[in-house]
Amino acid sequence: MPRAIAARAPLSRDVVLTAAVALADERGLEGVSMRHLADALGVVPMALYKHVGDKEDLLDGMVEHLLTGLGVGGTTGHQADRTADHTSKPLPWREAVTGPIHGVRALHRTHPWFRRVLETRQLRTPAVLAHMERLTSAFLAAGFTPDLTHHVMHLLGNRIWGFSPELFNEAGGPPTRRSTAPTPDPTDYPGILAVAADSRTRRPTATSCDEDGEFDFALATILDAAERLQRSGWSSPK
Amino acid sequence: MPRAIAARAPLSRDVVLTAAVALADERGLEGVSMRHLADALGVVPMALYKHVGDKEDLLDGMVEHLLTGLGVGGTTGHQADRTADHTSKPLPWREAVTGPIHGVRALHRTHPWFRRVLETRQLRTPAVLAHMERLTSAFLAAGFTPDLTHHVMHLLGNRIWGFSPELFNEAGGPPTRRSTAPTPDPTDYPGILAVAADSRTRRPTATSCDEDGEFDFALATILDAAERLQRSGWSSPK
DNA sequence: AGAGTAGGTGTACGATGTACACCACGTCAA
DNA sequence: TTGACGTGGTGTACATCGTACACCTACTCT
Repeated sequence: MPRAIAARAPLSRDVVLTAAVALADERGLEGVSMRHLADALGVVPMALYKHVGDKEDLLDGMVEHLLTGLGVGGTTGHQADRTADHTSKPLPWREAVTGPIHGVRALHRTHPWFRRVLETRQLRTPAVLAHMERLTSAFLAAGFTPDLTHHVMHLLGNRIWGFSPELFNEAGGPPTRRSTAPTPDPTDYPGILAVAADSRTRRPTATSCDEDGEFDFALATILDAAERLQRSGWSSPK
Repeated sequence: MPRAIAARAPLSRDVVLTAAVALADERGLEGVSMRHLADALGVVPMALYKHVGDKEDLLDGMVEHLLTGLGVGGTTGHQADRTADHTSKPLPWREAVTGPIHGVRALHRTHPWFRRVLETRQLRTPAVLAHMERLTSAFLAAGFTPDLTHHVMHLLGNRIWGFSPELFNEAGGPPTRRSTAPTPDPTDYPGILAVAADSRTRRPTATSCDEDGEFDFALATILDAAERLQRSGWSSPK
């Protein structure tokens, strides 16, 4: 019984979305049900439907909410760009590209659920398009042809979305699920073991990959490659 | 009432997983509920729990099922590798890398739901590790240091999983949802428009991006970059 | 004063995952 | 032959989910 706690301030789409993001942050994405969200707002579940169309629209809204919050200059304090081959100092267009990319990536650090929601969204919302526009126009302004720009956007792929898959260091807690899968035998994977061993000698104290470092390396390498294609006057075959 | 249709063959984990994959293929991922799956098998929902631990385990199993089916040589008929800069012919190690990658990518073409399931899985199952091992050992065998191999795996990122995000050409059907989002104004995105226009002149008949082409281009470019790093004796800083 | 609207309520329904108790059968030891 | 047991399918039951629908209140505008 959501007792109206002394004239609660009225809801709005923005209030709902903010609460939903907070709820997802502390309880995980599964914790975001219309009922829990309504509870958190001191309101009955159906009240939410006056502000969001349905749950899909709520999730859309959460994405939009975070991306919009990025806006101009949401990239402060992030690691500077650097080329991977250390042969030249960063050009200004690279900052124009890495800025928005690091901005979105920061969202992933703050909101671990963000990735999974993004994956299920139709992505042609204004905030998403604005993000793409920032990147696209940065390449065009740097002298990339539209053709090459197009290809480079594909090349950047999920880098645009600010994460590389957490394949290498899962939160490998104790298996709570009644999984039928056998625990794999490490000796079946000598290559992986060799890489892991090498990685351990290189960073003895670390318990997982240097995700930020790997991300920046990948981004820089890809941008280096893009730059090389541009300078060589690349255009698509046929 | 699932009438035992004249001594139905007994279930097994494999039968269940195969049916689940088929169900997902024709009804989409949302259509895969324990009840629907049981129906499709002519069985009561709870019967499934003798073969899969729970729904999470079912989804794990579906991924494992498909990846295992790839096994050795699941890569026939796919486009040959080619370098993006056309300066050298493909080396054998590149086929060893692109083979498994194209194999997984083929799964995405066949099973559109595969991507979304992958995103929600814990990825350290045997089939997943086997896939990674194939790639890792191919790099090591090609003379990449473990250090560089590690970084290149991160660099490949989702390319390992055989897709780049379908950001550019959604199945943009009529909006069935009661979305609150405003339809964006195209003129707000001149860069995107310029790229799209150029793309149209280049492939006038196409209604969407050449996804396979873009994927192959991105993969080749990344592998070119990796090769360059390897030849230059790259090792991680510090 | 009366109509309209924006926003919150209450009830109700169908779908989902799955716990739990049950039972039919085969195999095997006694 | 008997009886115990494990394997696999059944039936019922429950909590939780998204949300349709009818309602009620309070405020604004004519």
